[in-house]
Amino acid sequence: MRPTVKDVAKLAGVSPKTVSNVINGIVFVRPETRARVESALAELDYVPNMSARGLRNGRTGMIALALPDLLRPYSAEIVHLVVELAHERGWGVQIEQTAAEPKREFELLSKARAYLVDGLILNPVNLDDSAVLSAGPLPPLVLIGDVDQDLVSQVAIDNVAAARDLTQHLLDRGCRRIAVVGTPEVPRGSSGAGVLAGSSAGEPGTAASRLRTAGYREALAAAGIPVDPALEISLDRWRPEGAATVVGKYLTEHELPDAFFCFTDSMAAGALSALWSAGVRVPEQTLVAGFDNILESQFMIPPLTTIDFDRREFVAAALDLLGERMADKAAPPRRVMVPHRVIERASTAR
Amino acid sequence: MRPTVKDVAKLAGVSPKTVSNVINGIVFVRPETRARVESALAELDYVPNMSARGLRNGRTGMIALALPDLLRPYSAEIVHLVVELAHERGWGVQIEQTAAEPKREFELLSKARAYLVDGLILNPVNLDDSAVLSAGPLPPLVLIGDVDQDLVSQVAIDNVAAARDLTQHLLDRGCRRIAVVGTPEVPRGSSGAGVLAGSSAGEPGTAASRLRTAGYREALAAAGIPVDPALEISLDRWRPEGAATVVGKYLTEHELPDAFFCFTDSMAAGALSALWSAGVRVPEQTLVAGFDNILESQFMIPPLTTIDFDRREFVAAALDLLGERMADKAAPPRRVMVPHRVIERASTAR
DNA sequence: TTGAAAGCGTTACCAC
DNA sequence: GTGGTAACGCTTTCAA
Repeated sequence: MRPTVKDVAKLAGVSPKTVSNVINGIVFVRPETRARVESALAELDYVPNMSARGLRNGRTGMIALALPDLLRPYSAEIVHLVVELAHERGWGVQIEQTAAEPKREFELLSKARAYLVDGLILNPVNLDDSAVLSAGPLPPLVLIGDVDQDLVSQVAIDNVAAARDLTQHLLDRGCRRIAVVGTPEVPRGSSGAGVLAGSSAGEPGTAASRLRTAGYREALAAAGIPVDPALEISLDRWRPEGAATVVGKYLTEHELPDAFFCFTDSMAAGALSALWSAGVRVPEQTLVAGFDNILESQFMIPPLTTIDFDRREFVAAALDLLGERMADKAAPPRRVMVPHRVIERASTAR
Repeated sequence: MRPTVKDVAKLAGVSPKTVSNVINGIVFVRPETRARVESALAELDYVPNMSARGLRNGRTGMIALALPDLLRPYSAEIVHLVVELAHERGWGVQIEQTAAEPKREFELLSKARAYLVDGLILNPVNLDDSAVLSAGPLPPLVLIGDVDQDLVSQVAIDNVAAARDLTQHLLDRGCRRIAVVGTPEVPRGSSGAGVLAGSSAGEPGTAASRLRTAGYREALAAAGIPVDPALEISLDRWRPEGAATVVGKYLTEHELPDAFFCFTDSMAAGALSALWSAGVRVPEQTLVAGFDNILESQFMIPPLTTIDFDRREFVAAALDLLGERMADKAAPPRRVMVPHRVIERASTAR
C-alpha cells in the first residue's frame, strides 16, 4: 500500500499536521523535526494523493485546454505552449477536443467543475453571448480566439485587421481577383456583428472565418473592388485535404485568380499542392498566402506569406488571465489583444 | 455552493446511497424512486465531485500521455487520437512533455500516482530497462515506440524493418548513395542491442533513430553497399528547421546524393525546402523520402514517399493495453507490433 | 511549535 | 430496495 501522511508521521514520531506543515513548507517547524520528517518522507517514498488534497482544499492544480481540432498544426503549437507555460506555473493540463461534438463546448462550460480542473481555456466555435450566459455558474474561464462577448476574459488577435492587412498586401502586389479559401459554408452579411446565434454547428473556426472574410471584404471595398462571390471559396473543415480538393476543383471551373488567400497555413499547404498538381507556378502565375505562421510555413514550396503573431505571448496572456480568474472569481473580465504582422515570403514575391 | 449527493438526497427524500445508486446505475432502484432522484438531480444541476470520487474509489478516470515534443505534427496526431479514443472509453487525458527536461520521464514513472491519473502512456526517449526497473512500483503503464525491454506493455512498429524497406525502395530505384537525416549525434554500433544505458539525454527519438539507422545499414549491407559515414547526417532535434539547415549545409560541402531518407516527414519537409532553395529538383535530380506519413506529407511538393502505419490502430492498441493493466496490475506485459508499409509518392518517382 | 479531531463528497459495507 | 455509517487521505480549525 502506498504511504500516507499518517505513515510518515508515525515513522517520524510526529503528528500528521506536522508532516503536512513540512510538505507545504509554510509554517515554521523546528529544524530538527523537519529533518526527521523529511527523511521519513524520503524513506517511504511518499507521494501526496492529489484526489484527497483536491477534495480538501477545492483545487486540483489542473487546468483544461479545449480546442476544436487537435490535428491542426496550429493546435499542436497551442498545446505545446500551454503545457510548457502551465507547467512553469505548477499546473497540469487536461486536453479536450470540441469540434467532433458541438455540444461538448457547453458541457465543458457547465461541467468543468466535474472534470477535476481549476480552470478552462477554451477556443470556442459555436459560442455566443447567450450561450455563455445560459451556461449558468461558470468555472474560471478564458476564451482564446474570437467571440463577440464581454462576459469572460479573452485573448485574441484582431482577425479583421489581420485579414485586411494581408489582402492589402496582395492588392499592393497588383492583384485584383483575390480568392479566399475557408469562408463560412453559408454566406452571411459582411460585418457579422450580432448574428452569432444559430451559427452552424460543427464548423471549426466559424467565428474566425466570419471575421477574416469581413477583413478581406473591407480591404477590397477600400480599393474599390466589388465582392465577387465566386472568389469566396467556402470550406467546412479547415484541413489541408479539404483545401486541396476545393482549390483543385476551382481551377477546373474558373479562370485562375491573381491570388489565393487561405484562412490557415495548413489550408495553404493544400492549395499549394493543388496548384502544383495543376501545373500552376507560384508566385509566377498566382500568389498564395496563409494565416497563422505555423512552423511548417517557412518550409513550404515556395515559403508562405502569412499572418504572424507571438504565440508564446498569446498563450502566456491566456494563462495570466486564467490565473487572475482562479485567484479571484469576481475579478472583472479582461480582453487582451495580441498584435499581428504580415510575414512576407516567396509565395507572394513579385 | 454547489450541490452534493446529500442535497440531492434531501430534495428527493431518499438517502445519499440511493442517489449514488441512481447515478452509477448499477443496483436495482425502484423506478418511482429513480424518477424522483433524477428530477432532483436535474433541478439542482448536480455534478459529481471527481476529487471525492477519486479519493473514495482510487480511480480518477484520467490517464496521462507523455510525448517528447508536442510541436511535432506526429505528436499532434497521437494527441488527437488518444484524446478521441480515450474519451470513448470515458477517460480524460492529461498531457505531458518530456524532451525539455529528461528527468521528467522518470518523475512521471515514479510519481504518476500523484498526478491524479490512473495510467500512463509514455513515448520514451531516455528510457532503458534499468531505468524502468529502478523506478520502483510502476503505475499502469504502456510505452509507445521503441525501447529494448520486456517489463512493461508496449506498442510499436518494427522500425528496423521499416527503415530497411524504405531504403530498399530507394535502392530499387537505382540509388546507391543514399543519405539519411536524423541519425544519432554520436555514432554507435549498428545493431544497437543492449547499448541503451547512458543514451545521451535530450535527444528526441534517440531509440527510434538508432533503430532506423540500423535498418538503413542492413539494407545497404544486403545490397553490398558499404556504409559511408559522410552520408549519415545527424540531427539532435527532429524538427524541420534543423533538417533544412543541415541539408542546406550538406549540399554546399558534398556531392549531391542519389536520395535523402529523412527519419521523419517533418524533417523531410525541411529537406525539400533546402533542396528547392538550392535549385535541386525532386525527384529529377535526387529522391526524398520520409517516415510517419503525417497528414501534411501528401501535400508536400512533390508529395512525399514515406512509411505509413495505422495510427488509429496503434493508439487503440495502446489504450487496450493500458486498460488491461489498469484492470489487473498483475497482468503480464504484452507487446503489440503494428504493421507498416511504404507509401510511394512522387518524391521518389522514377 | 505540535497534537487531536473534524470534515471535504463519495461510495461500500451492513443492517433494516 | 433502501437507509445509516464508516472510510478514503489530506488540511485546518482548536487545544495543549
